[in-house]
Amino acid sequence: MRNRVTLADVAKIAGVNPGTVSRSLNPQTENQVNKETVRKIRKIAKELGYTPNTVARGLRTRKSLTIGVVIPDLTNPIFPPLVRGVDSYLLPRGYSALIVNSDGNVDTELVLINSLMERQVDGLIIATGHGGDEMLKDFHTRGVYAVMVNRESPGVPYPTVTGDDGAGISAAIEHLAALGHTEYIHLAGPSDSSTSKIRAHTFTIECKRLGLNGKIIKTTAYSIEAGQTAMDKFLDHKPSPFTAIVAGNDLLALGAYHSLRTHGLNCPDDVSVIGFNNMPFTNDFQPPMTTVNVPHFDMGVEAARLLLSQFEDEESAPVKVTLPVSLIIRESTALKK
Amino acid sequence: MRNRVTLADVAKIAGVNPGTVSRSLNPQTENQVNKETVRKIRKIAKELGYTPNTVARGLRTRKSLTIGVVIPDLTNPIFPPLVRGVDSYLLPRGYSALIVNSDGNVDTELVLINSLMERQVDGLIIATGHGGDEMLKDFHTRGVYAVMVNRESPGVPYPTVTGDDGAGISAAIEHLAALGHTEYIHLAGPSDSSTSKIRAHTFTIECKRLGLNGKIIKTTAYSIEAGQTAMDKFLDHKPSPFTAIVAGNDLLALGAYHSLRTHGLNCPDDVSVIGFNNMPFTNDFQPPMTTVNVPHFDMGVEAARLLLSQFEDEESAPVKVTLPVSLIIRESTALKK
DNA sequence: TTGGATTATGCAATCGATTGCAGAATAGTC
DNA sequence: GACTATTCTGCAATCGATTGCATAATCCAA
Repeated sequence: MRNRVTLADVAKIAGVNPGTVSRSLNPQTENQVNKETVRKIRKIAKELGYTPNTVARGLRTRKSLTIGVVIPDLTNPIFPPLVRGVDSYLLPRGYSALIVNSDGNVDTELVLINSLMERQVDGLIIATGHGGDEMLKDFHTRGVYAVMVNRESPGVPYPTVTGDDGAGISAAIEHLAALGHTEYIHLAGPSDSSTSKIRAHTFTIECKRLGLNGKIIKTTAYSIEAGQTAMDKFLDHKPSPFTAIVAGNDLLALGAYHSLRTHGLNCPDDVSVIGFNNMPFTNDFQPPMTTVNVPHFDMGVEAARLLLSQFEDEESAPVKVTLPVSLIIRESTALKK
Repeated sequence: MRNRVTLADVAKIAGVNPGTVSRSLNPQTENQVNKETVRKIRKIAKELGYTPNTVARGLRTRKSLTIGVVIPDLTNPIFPPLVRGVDSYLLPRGYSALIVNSDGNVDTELVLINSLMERQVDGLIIATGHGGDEMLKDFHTRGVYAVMVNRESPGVPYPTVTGDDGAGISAAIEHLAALGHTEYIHLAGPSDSSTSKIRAHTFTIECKRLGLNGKIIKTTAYSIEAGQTAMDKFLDHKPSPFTAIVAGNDLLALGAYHSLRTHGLNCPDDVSVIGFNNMPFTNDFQPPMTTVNVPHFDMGVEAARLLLSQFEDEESAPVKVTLPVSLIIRESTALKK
């Protein structure tokens, strides 16, 4: 990282002022400079291997061309596609994404966001589902640009991108109902997450609407272990019979797989299970998992798009974008026996 | 991102020079300033909500406290743990990681690395397995700090962190041999990747050593599809019988699962399969996959550590760190019938 | 009390690029 | 040929923090 060529170096060789070099190299301003001069400077810059110093430029222009992306945990397989979606929109536009993992902790999230702001990110994409609404309102009044993904926060005046959680749960229940199931369990994600709330809420509504028996089991996290633990605890209590599980996400569904297995129950013969997200590998589980596909890549793209559009239209309304989801029927659901 | 408080703002309120504020706030230099003054300035800075501008600081100090991490594809499940390992070492030390995906394309990789350097990253962690050795030598002579992860490049004078590929393949073959298998297939990853070469090479050596029949099938990528396609093509050709597959990684092994299934072969009854990496969810496949565990998180940590250590000892030898791997025996391997 | 050391702070340059302003050079018009 | 308009380039300030150097202030010892 030593001996880098600077604008001044190019200027000296070309025998012109650094300002002229700057203008020549910037497509926006090159028309202010004589065509011949531009050609010469471009040539010299290339020969010298000049590359702009983004840091210095950012200081002057007050733009870092960097976006902070806040997610709970990169090892949750729904986030890599989302991040790549973000990237796919940002990169061609000269932006980079700085990714941080909050591990579901509101305090670390605040620390991380502050460090992102010290790094002068131009905006934030926030994909952590939990709390921190006050913090976000505060950011908004301070003029911080942001977009929320995969979370709803009614009070927060930022654009939001989500999958259609309600429609997903409805489709899941309708599918199970068509198979003849009447006794349902909803393995709900942690209740501080907005997606958990919506999914659980829709579950209740739909059960009522279709005249089904629905029971909600709460978990402590969106993880295999949390799903298994909650389900174990439930099954150990000799519950009233049920034949269908609608899980808050695929990891919880997978936890349910494990629990059912250790309790001698077969999926789908004894119990049908539906996941949520259609994360990678759900098709390779045993049995292949029926789940709700959520377009995480597209959500990332959309979030990035909404964020960058804020930079242009100063006063943009806090749009809500809901992307369509679809039920992927595989082999974890079957006719009620 | 507006109206940020600057050093000068704090200085004005405190009635001192910006330099004094800078020195007061930096633990390294605060002893140059009167204790009482430090206390006062610290207090005012806190009241005003001053946060340093990392960009400006980076311009002056020529350190961005940012590390570029180059991986093939974040959606390959081995990389999130690696990235988190990197992060876990960097974050407490004030560094951030800027992650880019090359998608296995050497040209995009070059473009991305250049953009990382324009952003003045202090160093690179490179986890892409393929080619580009000339580029890397060039970087080295230009004084770019870097560490290679998950790839061996004998000619490249950078520290390297890898799993013990050879030992992993040996353990896999010994396990299969102990189960009575004598006819082997190695589903090898793309041959421009260094890990592919080592794994394939060890496979050949070990087969010879143990008097086994080994055949290598090449694939075009480390993906489920590539594994399935290669295996399909092979099986369609009515090959000489075999009972064991050692796959180049878990994704290829999963591709083999699919192919075997569509060809009416059962794993493990007809064919035993071993993967490589022990990526997330391998335990939930059908059958649960026997595979070689590779400590990706630790590899990330180690890579970050080696990189930062270069910043201190100016002339560090290109260390090679090999982390131990272990065979995880599950249900995709069985006694030869 | 004086001189030398020490401490504390200010001054100003610097990092590398951008950009408003001004002035020089050239072109264009009547 | 004089005058305005246009084009081109240089100058210098600026972004925000850091840091070598200088100087003022204080201290201590003889």
